[in-house]
Amino acid sequence: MAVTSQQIADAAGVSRATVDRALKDRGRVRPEVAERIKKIAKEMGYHPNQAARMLALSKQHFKIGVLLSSMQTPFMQEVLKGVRDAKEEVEKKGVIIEIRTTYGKDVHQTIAALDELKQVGVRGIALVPTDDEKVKKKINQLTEEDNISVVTLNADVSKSKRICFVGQDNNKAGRTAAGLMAECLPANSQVCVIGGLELNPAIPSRTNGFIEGLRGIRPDIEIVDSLYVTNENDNKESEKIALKMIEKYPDLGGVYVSPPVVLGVCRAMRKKRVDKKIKLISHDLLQENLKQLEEGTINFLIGQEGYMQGYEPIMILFRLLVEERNPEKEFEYTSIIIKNRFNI
Amino acid sequence: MAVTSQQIADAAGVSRATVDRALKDRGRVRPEVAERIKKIAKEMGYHPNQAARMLALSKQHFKIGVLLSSMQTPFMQEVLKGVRDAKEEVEKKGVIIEIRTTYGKDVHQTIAALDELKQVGVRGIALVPTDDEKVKKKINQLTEEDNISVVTLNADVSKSKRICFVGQDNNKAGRTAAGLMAECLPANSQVCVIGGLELNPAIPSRTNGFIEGLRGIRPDIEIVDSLYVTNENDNKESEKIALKMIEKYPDLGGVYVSPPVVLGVCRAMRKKRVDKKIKLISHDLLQENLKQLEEGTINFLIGQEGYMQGYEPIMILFRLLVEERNPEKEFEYTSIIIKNRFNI
DNA sequence: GTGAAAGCGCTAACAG
DNA sequence: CTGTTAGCGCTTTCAC
Repeated sequence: MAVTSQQIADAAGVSRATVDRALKDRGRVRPEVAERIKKIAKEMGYHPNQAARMLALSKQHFKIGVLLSSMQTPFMQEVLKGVRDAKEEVEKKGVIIEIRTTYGKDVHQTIAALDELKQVGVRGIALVPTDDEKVKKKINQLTEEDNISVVTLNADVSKSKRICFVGQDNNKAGRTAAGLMAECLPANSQVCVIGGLELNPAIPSRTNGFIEGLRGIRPDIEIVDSLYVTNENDNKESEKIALKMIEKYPDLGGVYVSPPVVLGVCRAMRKKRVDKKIKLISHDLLQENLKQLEEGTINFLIGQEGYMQGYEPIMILFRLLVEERNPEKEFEYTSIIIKNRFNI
Repeated sequence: MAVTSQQIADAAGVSRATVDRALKDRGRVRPEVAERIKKIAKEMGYHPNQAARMLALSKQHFKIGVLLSSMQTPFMQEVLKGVRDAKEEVEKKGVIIEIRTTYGKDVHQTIAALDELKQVGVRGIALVPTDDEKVKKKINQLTEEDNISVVTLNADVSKSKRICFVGQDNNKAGRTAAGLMAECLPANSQVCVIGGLELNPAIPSRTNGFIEGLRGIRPDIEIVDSLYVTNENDNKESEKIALKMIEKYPDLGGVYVSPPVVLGVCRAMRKKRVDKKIKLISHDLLQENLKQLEEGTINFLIGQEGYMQGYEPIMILFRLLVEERNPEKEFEYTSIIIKNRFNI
């Protein structure tokens, strides 16, 4: 049987209430007594029984808010799964999770949703932010004025007062792609980079990581072109661009493509019958992308753990608010997953 | 606020005790009443508060045993970390974890340890088994006679009555290695396979997966040789064998090596200055292996999630014994991790 | 078959 | 400053 607060109380010759106050530094205990209690608790290896704690605290109905954006994307659906599982897990312990979502990304909607979450009385918020000055201000205000802890997930807000960030190191993800490309290609190969518009700040970081990484380990490989697609959701356009690229660079060995436009590139490569010849590397483990991976048009996909990015922030806030345990790190980087056709 | 058993009781016009008996099928309730209670509970969306449940059950002191072997290996240390974290997590909820370890692998020690765990009164056991007839018998006996649930981890015992297995699909891991090799090599390359003694049943599965996978997607690649090292822990021997291999096959493009002997192969390749030319793929994310990966001698490492293999079995047993939730699948395959030098 | 009641370990409100 | 007390929601005797 684990040691209980009553045993500590008996050993110290005080009451359970005093033990509780001493251990939680809630004051109203003579300092020397508090010290003695802490010492005894440590010696006896006291750890409060979480079940009992949760039960006693259950009238306090903690609320945690979650704000997700770009819900139309399958990646966010994956994040949502993690959120739902975390919700189920903490709700059994009496914590309420309020989920808000927006279809796309919009600063005003984001701020309005944050205000609403504050209104319903959340003590912590996990959100997918836009890296915007107004959003940053709002986060700082929530943190400082309203005493609401904020965790960013998937994307970070630079220099804001959020307590921690859960997501991928995008530069490192790009470098990982470069490492794969480097293994695939023979000496003096040519490589192209195809990106979407840079609305998503993750993309340039990845692309930079890719280019830096490739230059670093394979200076013989020439990055012959960086192409941009103006409409990210238009695979027709990316297909056209890829077709031109294939014609222009008949000796092309590899292509690194931003996720939103990769399917058009796949189509172009199959049409030109170079899908088995040109190495294609991209990001995001979407169903459509995985299909291309299985068929061999895409050679490698780099993934991030969407599920974890939904699950972990809630648990971090739960531990912080309910168990009073601070997050271990400011940056909780999720691992960079490499998929080929076999380890799907 | 979540709905409580009292609310169900009120709605059904019975007492909490009756609700409990009805919902848990403990009998001693008129069937029609039980039906009504279940219906109401479902309608009202009743989920028992876990904290309260744990607290009420806390006198029952559940005990779960863990038996780990080959503790000298860094992989098992990783598994142990997962075990320790799970232990900490469930002990806060009043469950006691008994850990036993053996240095190497030995059937008699394993069985003795299982008996001891039974003696101390565990209700479930998670173990790293040897796939041996005696061990199988013992597992079946524990399951059927002693009503102790068994989960195998890392390695499975074929056709035993363990409730589930947590670990890697070794054949798939070998195929994944084949997929990587296939991307790395130009047409008509030569490949060698170097294995240790087949004491560890994981190795042949992986090797088979590798060979099958490679033949399937790259029939042009010739597997010129399969070499075996007689002493698995002797990197001198594997170095010698690798040196000979390099001389014998001057055009060798890739080598697939079993983990325990990979370091000797690395040394041989550096000595012969072919470490950047021959693609080397192996398994296990050990510190020494990762170093070779960073330096570029090893091109890819396939890893398995040791931490999860320690953590998950305990949680499965916890859910089964305490929360009465059966495991979701019989085979809980951990994911196959691909590492290059960048996503370490 | 059913209900009343005790109690799991902890926290917080209230008394001293 | 410190102790007493009343639950939190559930399970489990023990009476009826």
